[in-house]
Amino acid sequence: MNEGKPSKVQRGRLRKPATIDIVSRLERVDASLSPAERRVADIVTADYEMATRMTIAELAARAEVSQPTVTRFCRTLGCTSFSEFKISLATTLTVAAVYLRSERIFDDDAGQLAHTVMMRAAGAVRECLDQLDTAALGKAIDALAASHRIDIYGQGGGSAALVEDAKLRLFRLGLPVSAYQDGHQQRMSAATLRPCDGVLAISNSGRSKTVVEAVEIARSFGAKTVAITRPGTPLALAADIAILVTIAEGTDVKIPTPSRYAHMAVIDTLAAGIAKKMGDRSRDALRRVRYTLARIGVAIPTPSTDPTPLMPKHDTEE
Amino acid sequence: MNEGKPSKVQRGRLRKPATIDIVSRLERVDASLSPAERRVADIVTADYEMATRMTIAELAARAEVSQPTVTRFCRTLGCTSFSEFKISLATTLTVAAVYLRSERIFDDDAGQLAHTVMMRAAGAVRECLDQLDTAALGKAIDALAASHRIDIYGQGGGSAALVEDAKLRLFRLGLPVSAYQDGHQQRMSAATLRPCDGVLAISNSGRSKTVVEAVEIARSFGAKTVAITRPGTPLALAADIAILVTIAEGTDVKIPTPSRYAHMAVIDTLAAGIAKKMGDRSRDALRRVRYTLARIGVAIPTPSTDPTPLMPKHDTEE
DNA sequence: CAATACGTGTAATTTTGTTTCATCTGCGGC
DNA sequence: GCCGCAGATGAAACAAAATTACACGTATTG
Repeated sequence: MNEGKPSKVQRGRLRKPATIDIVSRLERVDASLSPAERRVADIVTADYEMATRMTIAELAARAEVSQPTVTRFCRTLGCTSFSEFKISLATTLTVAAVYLRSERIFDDDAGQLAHTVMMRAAGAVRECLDQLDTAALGKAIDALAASHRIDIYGQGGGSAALVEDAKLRLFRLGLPVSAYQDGHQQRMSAATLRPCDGVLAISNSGRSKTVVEAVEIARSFGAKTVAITRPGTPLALAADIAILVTIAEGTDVKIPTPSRYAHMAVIDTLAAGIAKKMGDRSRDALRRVRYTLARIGVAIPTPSTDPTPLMPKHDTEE
Repeated sequence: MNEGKPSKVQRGRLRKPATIDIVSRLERVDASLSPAERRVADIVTADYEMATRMTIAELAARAEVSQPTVTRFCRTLGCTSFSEFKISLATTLTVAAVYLRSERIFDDDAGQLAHTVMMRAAGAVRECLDQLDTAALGKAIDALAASHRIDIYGQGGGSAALVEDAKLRLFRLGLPVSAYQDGHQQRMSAATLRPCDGVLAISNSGRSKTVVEAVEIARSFGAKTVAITRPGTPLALAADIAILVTIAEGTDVKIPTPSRYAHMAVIDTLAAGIAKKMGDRSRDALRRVRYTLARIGVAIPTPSTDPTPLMPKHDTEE
């Protein structure tokens, strides 16, 4: 890099790194790595901490590959240079340490199980974050925040709870929101939507026929449709705005799928984004919900100070 | 995990850096910095994120000092080299970001928001895992797996989705399970329980009066009661087996609370544990659920091979 | 069996960071 | 007021590190 003159305006680079979470990216591309790159990956995964302190020469020596291979490895991971890789790794590492380091070694069955289940849950959220299309997310927030009325569609057992949760999240902000898990109701409701309305469709498989149809109907009436689903699925194609999430499912049917955590995280993000967008309007709604609940005798624990100490505390908001 | 020649011993250096938190160290030595070093510090503090991406030349140019000055600056901070400084900065930066940024983030874009929300979600799960009492968990699994009938209690918006989810998880295993969010129904159902039955009560605050009462009633009739809640709460004291989870709530009401993720993770672990305990019995139930759904025309995507290709795929299990 | 694509290493080159040393500035003593 | 010392700073040489260019070998395909 040429140097000197302070007049020299800053270079085009220095952009934000493409990726936030190198570790999950590493896991994701693992299969497509060449043998030599895999060796590098092995050394890195063996001790992330140390990897951040190594020079390219050291890393290459340990992996018994050439230095260019290390550079290529970094490129494969989406970094433009080895140093960017190191920084990204250091960054991720500390975040990851928040869960990875919780290596309390469990020697009992329940502990092992908990470890597996929870790591997968945390991993799902991480993966989700890593692959998240923030542009789509932003558009979805805008669309839903601007909607006069919002319908939420989902089908099947796993979605039921999610749809319910999503409804509550938006409802709390004062948005007129309805949730439907029944196919007929979905289609009926979709047919009553207008261009100023919005739809949030949730389906991991993206193949729920009724949901896809309802989205198509809603769209034909001009409503803005947002979908949380896998890429390339009918639902992803049907919606105006698709927030794509791919979470690897485990092979053990006994362990509940972790994709729910990712979806919930997306929903929470949407809710937070909408709340931000709406500003005072949503704050007001939140306040009113609290007030009203307090009047009917259900006090809500508030993070800061509780303005409604009318009755002994019960919980309403968990 | 280490690779290649086992004989190859690692080099003596590559030590962990003594410092943990560069940022506070920077603040501490701030007074003793020379003018030129102060300028470097200013640039660094102005944008830590960017500082980690800059080369020594860029940083020097911005601070309008020479490159050696930057190196000296790093030494003053206790780092042996500029690169170590960058890594340390990246490390502390993220740690700080996870906690600091999570409180006041609303002046940023969707990506930031997602980062905050999802990191907190993943963090909640990890925190949960860290503090998990596996003995209690094991006992809960045993108790519920042995139950002839299971009631699930929860109250309030946030719990609704969780209770619903928990019901599904256990239901899928072939357990006779009912979920109640209504106080009266909870107490009524609790009064019909018998010693061979079980209760799963979910409440973050642990103060829901109806849930606590229902648990007490169930217990008086000899049913085994399991609670997922905070330590020291009425519910924790009322239940036979308390699975205690303490998740710090954020101060920003606009961000949905992350404790839900932790609770969901506990529920998933319970479900997985019960499934394992029940062995073939649950496998059989899972298989039957699938089969029946297939017969009525709702195919379920299976992780491995789908044994039910009767109809075009819709989703039921997400 | 040739042609091509791919993975990989070697060596040259460029970039980046560190050390050495000279200069400058301010300050106190003579 | 001048001298000289101590500390701060930068220029330039030097060393280290990373990237590019290129070539070679191996697998794969028409």
